[in-house]
Amino acid sequence: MHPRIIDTLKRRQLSITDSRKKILELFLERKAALAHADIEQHSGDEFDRVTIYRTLQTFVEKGILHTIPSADNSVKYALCKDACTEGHHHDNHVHFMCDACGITYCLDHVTVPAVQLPPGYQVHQLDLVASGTCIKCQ
Amino acid sequence: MHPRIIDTLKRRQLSITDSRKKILELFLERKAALAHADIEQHSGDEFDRVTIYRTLQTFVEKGILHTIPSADNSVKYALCKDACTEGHHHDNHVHFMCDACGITYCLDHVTVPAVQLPPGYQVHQLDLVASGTCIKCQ
DNA sequence: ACACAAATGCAACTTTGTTGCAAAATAAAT
DNA sequence: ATTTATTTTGCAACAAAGTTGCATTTGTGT
Ligand SMILES: [Mn+2]
Ligand SMILES: [Mn+2]
Ligand SMILES: [Zn+2]
Ligand SMILES: [Zn+2]
Repeated sequence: MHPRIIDTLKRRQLSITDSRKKILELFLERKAALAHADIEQHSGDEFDRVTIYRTLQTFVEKGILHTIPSADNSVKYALCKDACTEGHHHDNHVHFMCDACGITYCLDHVTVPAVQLPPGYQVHQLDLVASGTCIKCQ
Repeated sequence: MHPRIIDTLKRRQLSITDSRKKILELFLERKAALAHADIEQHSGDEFDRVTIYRTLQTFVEKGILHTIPSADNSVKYALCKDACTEGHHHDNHVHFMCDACGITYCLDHVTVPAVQLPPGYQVHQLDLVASGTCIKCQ
């Protein structure tokens, strides 16, 4: 088991359960974003569908995962950096979705540029999603 | 009926049907983006749910509507500019979702800034979605 | 007015997401 | 280490969202 798992859960005062450990491990070993359906597939019938929904929701609330918007009605989830805490996310990096292999990457080192909006719009969050062909699919 | 409706459909060689006229009119009179559910509500039981799905899909394919990504599993649709044609969208503007009123706006005059991605990533599309408080909800 | 092609409505179905509650697992207290 | 309290899980039942095939209707071109 990945050494960060217990620590990550404890720091958020979450009980250490099998499903949480396993789902967190999935995210730690794959580097890419995962959708609910991906997790359901990779965990077989180890947990109930409902447990996966609730675990993802908890992880987002506690700052362990962040969501990635998409135009195809399939929200993906990816690991946050340590800076994120309960209710305070700082995932201001660009995301990349590959049209060929379907993988979604967090480009942690590419920050979202500031944009000048018309006066009167107060921005709380900026999401920039790029799509195209990833480095493996060229 | 809005004067642009017939023209818009004919230019894409689409048959002029009641549902297409009505759905297109909805988008033309409201300036904001609409989700499938919004259209279903505003059209009562005038058309079948399936017809709305198929109409939206056709409109996206033909360059009449574009989709707007979101992090809450609810795809919204908005009118394209005339530049968009079948299979070739040019909707490179910023979108704004208001947390208060829920309205999603196309900021047609705010273009998405270029970003420098790591080498090997070939970008086909860039989507920038801002969220916060809109001008009416301040 | 007619023939052909395209779009619609309906039904049946699949997939996705939600909720309440009893049972099981985890954490805290003794 | 046991017991108690709290939290999480699985199940069932449900609601919402999206898909597909096919007969009927509507629209288009002659
Ligand atoms: Mn990310
Ligand atoms: Mn737009
Ligand atoms: Zn790829
Ligand atoms: Zn608003």
